[in-house]
Amino acid sequence: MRNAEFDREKVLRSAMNAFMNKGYANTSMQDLKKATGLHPGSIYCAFENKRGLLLEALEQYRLDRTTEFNNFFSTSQKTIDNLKLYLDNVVVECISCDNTQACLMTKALNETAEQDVEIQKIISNNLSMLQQAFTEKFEQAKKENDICSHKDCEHLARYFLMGVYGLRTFAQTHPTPEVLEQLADQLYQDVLR
Amino acid sequence: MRNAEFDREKVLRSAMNAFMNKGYANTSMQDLKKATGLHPGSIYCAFENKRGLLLEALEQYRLDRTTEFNNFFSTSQKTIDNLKLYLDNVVVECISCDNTQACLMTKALNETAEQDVEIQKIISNNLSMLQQAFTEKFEQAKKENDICSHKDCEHLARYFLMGVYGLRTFAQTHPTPEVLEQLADQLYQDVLR
DNA sequence: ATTATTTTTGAATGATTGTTCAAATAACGC
DNA sequence: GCGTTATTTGAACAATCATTCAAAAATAAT
Repeated sequence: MRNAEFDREKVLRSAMNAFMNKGYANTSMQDLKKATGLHPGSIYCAFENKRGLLLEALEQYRLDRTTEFNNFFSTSQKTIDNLKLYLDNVVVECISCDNTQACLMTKALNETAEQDVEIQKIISNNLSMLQQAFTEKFEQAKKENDICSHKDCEHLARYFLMGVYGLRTFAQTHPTPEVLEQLADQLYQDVLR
Repeated sequence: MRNAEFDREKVLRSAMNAFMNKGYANTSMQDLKKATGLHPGSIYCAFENKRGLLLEALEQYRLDRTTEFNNFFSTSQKTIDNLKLYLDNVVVECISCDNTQACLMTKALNETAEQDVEIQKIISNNLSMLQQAFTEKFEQAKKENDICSHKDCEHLARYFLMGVYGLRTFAQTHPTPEVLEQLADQLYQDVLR
């Protein structure tokens, strides 16, 4: 027997960066070889094929984002303040020049929609889980009496996420940071109201 | 001399449909041949290359969307009601199974971002023009005393568009029509408030 | 009708694609 | 330390890609 030499998480993060930079279809195996340091054969041995690598990269992305999410809400601050911190961070990511400005989920969803139904379902499920996580945070914020709105928290979470999606797309037109901050601020206010 | 036999607009609309269905990178010349009915040589004679076809398809898409936009506001109704009609139509498009559920602009922007700066600029400009058109409509609606908000109309237009982008992305996770309508309704209310 | 110019056709091009494979290498269980 | 099993390597694979091209066809101008 023999174990793989490479660090699987590192490879997956390299792959997801490559996919985010060039898109799935436009990322060649040569690109992936350069990004991951793995020879083609190793990639096929470990992930079956290019699509398998995307699938596992998507799962790693979900795990990483979940960890990040939990970190945002692990502080002792009020839930509603952590929601604001999360949103502000989205803006910071959008402004940054690296590829955190994109979201692998929405990017892959946009690209493969209608083409690969299985991937579409996986991403939809992942985004649903994120939505559910936000729903719980909104419920908590409501218990803390920081939300005036009488709308149910599931709707608030959906609206919040819709705003985040929109913000990310809007950011790709390269507006000024101030404009993005202004949009995020209004989204925050509208959700709480 | 000799004029081209094909209807240029028809070809461009076929091409944009192909690009919307499969994405730019994943649409092969064979796909384009099948979609447009043009042989490879003709495409290169008329549009220089695949990228040139995308560029012109993007411009045709902009023209078509501008016409559609103007139709929405050509009725004698109040501007604010036409804005609602526009938004409702976005929802209808999102629900539909054809490819009007996607927007060629945002789809191509997502796919080619950071890869092709020129295309990115063209799309950004196109979306800016749409934003400007919405700004004017919001100014008109304000004159008609239908907008309580004291925020400037440029901001309202940006927020509105952000919502539309978000709605389109959210729709790709296949929520129920009711959820989409609910989101659109709140967006409409939040913009007016 | 003839010429000049352009488009159409579709096969051919070379490059690149994702994938496979056999040999070499390494490490675990015994 | 030996045998087994898995991974690594990188060249080779067929398929597909965007693009080119020369011949044929067609129009507009003369």
